[in-house]
Formats: sequence, structure tokens, C-alpha cells
Amino acid sequence: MSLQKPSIPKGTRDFSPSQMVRRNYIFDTIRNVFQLFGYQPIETPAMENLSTLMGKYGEEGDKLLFKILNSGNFMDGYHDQTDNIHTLTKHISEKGLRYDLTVPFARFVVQHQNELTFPFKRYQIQPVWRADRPQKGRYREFFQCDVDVIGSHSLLNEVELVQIIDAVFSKLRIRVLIRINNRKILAGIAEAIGVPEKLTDLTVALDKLEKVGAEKVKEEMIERGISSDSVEKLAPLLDLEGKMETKFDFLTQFFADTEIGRLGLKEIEILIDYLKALDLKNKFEFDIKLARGLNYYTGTIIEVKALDVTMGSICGGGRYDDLTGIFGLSEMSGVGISFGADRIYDVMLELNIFPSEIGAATKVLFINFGGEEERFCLKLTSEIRSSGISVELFPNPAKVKKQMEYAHRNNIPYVVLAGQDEMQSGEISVKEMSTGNQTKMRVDELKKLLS
RNA sequence: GUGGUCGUAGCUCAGUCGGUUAGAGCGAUAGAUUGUGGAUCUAUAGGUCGUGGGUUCGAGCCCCAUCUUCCACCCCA
Repeated sequence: MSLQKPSIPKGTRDFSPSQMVRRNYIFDTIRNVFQLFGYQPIETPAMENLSTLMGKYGEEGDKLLFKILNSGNFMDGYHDQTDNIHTLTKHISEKGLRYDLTVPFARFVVQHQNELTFPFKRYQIQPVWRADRPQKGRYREFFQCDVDVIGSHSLLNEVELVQIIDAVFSKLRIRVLIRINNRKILAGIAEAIGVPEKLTDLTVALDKLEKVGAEKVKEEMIERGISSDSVEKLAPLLDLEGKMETKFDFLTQFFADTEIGRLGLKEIEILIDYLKALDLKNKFEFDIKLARGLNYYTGTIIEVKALDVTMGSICGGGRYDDLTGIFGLSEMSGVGISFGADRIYDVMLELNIFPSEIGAATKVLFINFGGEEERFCLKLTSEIRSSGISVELFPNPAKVKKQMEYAHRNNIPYVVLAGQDEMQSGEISVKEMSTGNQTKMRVDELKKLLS
């Protein structure tokens, strides 16, 4: 076999121990908050049937699905000569890697509905895959940390999710802005300007307001087939700034003739009202420009961005009223959010806000002198370990210099030297690596020092 | 998927107009009193210049393809 350069697929990454320590810090922090709010863990397979995934994320989403080639002779029985990519795809692939955790969750809920107690609150921390073109903060394999509650219409769930967001980012010490909107408001706007069927085009264009400015947004809307008449009706909304009360007052008038708009406005007012009564550490705002694309959202939508670094959203989600409907279970409203662990990692790295104390696993290294001393140390390490202290014995009697270097590089704070002298006196030499100080003490004194 | 960009030692990067044997710093390894890491000194190793073609007497440098990185669009965690 010829020698080949090892490599991994585009947009995927290996994680070294030092990276994993930090990643786990993020996962642990998030998981702890989830549990604190009473959510229960589940996991689902990396791959799902394509029929489960297709059509849930819009046209764009379907393109970004990684499809798995059928095993065996996947061309068997295929005689279509029309070169239709869709029929070919259907024939050779029936499984795909999951694109997010929400759709598999909906599938899970339908499939296990008889075992679940509703409202069902679950969290799920697993990787997802998207055949996107990689960029900064955009990977083809990345971890999502989802919390959802399904089987409850109450806006209290939204309130809880915002509390979770606030708690997570406070703990991680990332300053964020929480933006909130409601799909019903967007639908109301579409209705109010007379283009209810153009909701998606409207929201996609609206979402770019901050980025490209009002003029470009208007242009895009016209390109997307929204009449200039309708676009003009929208104009005052594009300039809508300032206090939330001002926005509410304006929209109340704007939505005079649209039921769904008023409904959305009512929902957001209640939510904001609840949130104001809480003592949240991060800022939140009602922003009609927020227009998350995922097709299944029907109510509240939430997006979180870091304040001190340029990065896409690090958390997002919303309410979906009928995601389980297509799997045969209706009347199951759910709401959930997803934390993007990899982006959170990138943000924390850029801001240099990882706590320095994480990562030091082993507390003490025993130098290996071989022979009798080795047996002596093996016994001591075992004894110390049983009191819950992480300890290592170097596996072979290498030069002391080499062993000391091992301790240094692995950030092991203490080194024990126990040779002939120590064995006889019963006191071992303990070196504190940060200061270089070395003192003799009994084993129980060492245990006390490290506990 | 569209347009652009990057790739030279483990890492960060030099490398002239296409010209002999591709360099530096950091790091690594070994040593400087056989029981002591970080600092210093000495020595050593390390490269198919992303990969594959092409042009040329001659290619790290020019051309084409491809992979990868990053960026914009699209979309999104």
C-alpha cells in the first residue's frame, strides 16, 4: 500500500486534550444549567431516515443534508435513464446525517409518545452535520446543545428558556444580546402590507436590514416579487427604533386589520412583561428585524449574539406548533433553543475568558526509581487515590529530569520523590512545582495538603 | 451551490527577475556532577515547498487541475 498523507474531511476537526478540557467546561456548564431547570437528557442516532429529515428545513436545508449511500449494490434495479437527480438520490440513499436536534426530537416524541409525560422537557447535546461551505465559526460537524419543552403552549416556557440563556452566558462570562421576535408578527406584517403569501421572502429580506440598510432591503423585496406599493407600506417599519413601548404602540395601529399580527403582538408583550419582572443579567430586546429562517417556527423566535466579538449567532430557537404533526401527532406545541458549543468555544477563545484553573487533572506525580521503590510507590499511589486524589506513578524508571519534565508539561502541581532515604525515614519528599520548594512529610500530611 | 483567497520544518514566517546545496525564530531531541522541571549554553535532527500535471536548459516562484484554509454571497449554531 502506498503511503498517504493523513487528513480529515473539510470542515471537521480533531480536538486535542487541551481543547477538550475547555470544550467539556462549556458542555458541563450548559448541562448543569439544563438540569437545574429540570430538563432530562436524551440521545438520538447520528443518522436518520431521509424521509424524516427532508422538507423540514426548507429548500436550502435539503441541499445541506449529508446523505448516506445505501450499502450493497445501491444501483440494483435502477433503470431510469432520464438522469433525474432526485429520483437517483431517492434510489441510492435512504439515510442521512442529522441536520439539527429539533427534528429528530420531534420524531422521538411521536415515536415514544406513550412513554412520555407531557409537558416533556428534554435536553440533548450531540453533534450535527451540514454540507455547508466552511468559514470562521461555521463547520460541517458541530455540536448543538438543545433544550426543548413540548406539550405546553404556555409562554412561561419561553420565559424559562430566556432564563436559561441568561444563566448559561452569565456562567461562561460572555456578554450577550438576546433578541426576540415572533413569527406571527412577521406574518402580520406580510398581511398588513397585502402579501401574506410572501412571508418567507419578506423575512429573508428583512433579516438583512442591519447588514445592508433599508434601501437594499427594499430592492431585494421588489426582486423577490413584492410590489413596490407593499414595500412602501413597510417603510415606516424599517425605521422603527427605540423603546419597546414605542414599537408596541406603532404595531398596534399597524396591525389594525390583521388578526395574526395582533396575536403575535399580544404574545410578545406578555413575554417581555414577564422578562422585565426578572432580574436578568443580560440585555434582551424585541426586534422585528429578527427573522430566523427555519421553516417550522410559528411563534416566538429567539437569537443570541455575543456583544464583544464578531460571530454569527451562538444560540437560537423558537416555538413550533406543529412539528410533530407530519409524523402523525398533532396538538403538540413545542418551544426550544440550541446553543452552538463550537461557536461559544471560538468566542471564549477570542476573548480569552476561559478560566485558568480548569484542566489540571492529576494533582501529584510519583517519580519512578524502579525496583523496590517502584513497589513502594505503587502502594502509596493506590492509597492516595482511594481518598479521591488524582495521582500518577511514572510508568518506567526514566531519568528524573525526564519525569520532572513530564510533570511540568502536564501541569501537575506536585511531584513526590520516594527513594531509599524516604522509604527508610517514612517521610516522602514533596516538591511544589510552581515554587520549586521541596519538603519532607508523611503520606497523611500529603493527603491533607491535596484534599 | 456562486465568486475570491491561502498553503514553504511540529508552530510562526522569510525566500530577490525563474538560476547552484530552500533559511530564521520558537519548539523538539541529546548533553552541560547518574535524585530534580522552567532560565542559560552546546550539539543534533527535522522539508517530495499541499497534491498531480504542464511550460522551461532550469520551477518554491509561471500556467492548468485538484485538495485544504480563510472571506463574501446563500444560509445558519
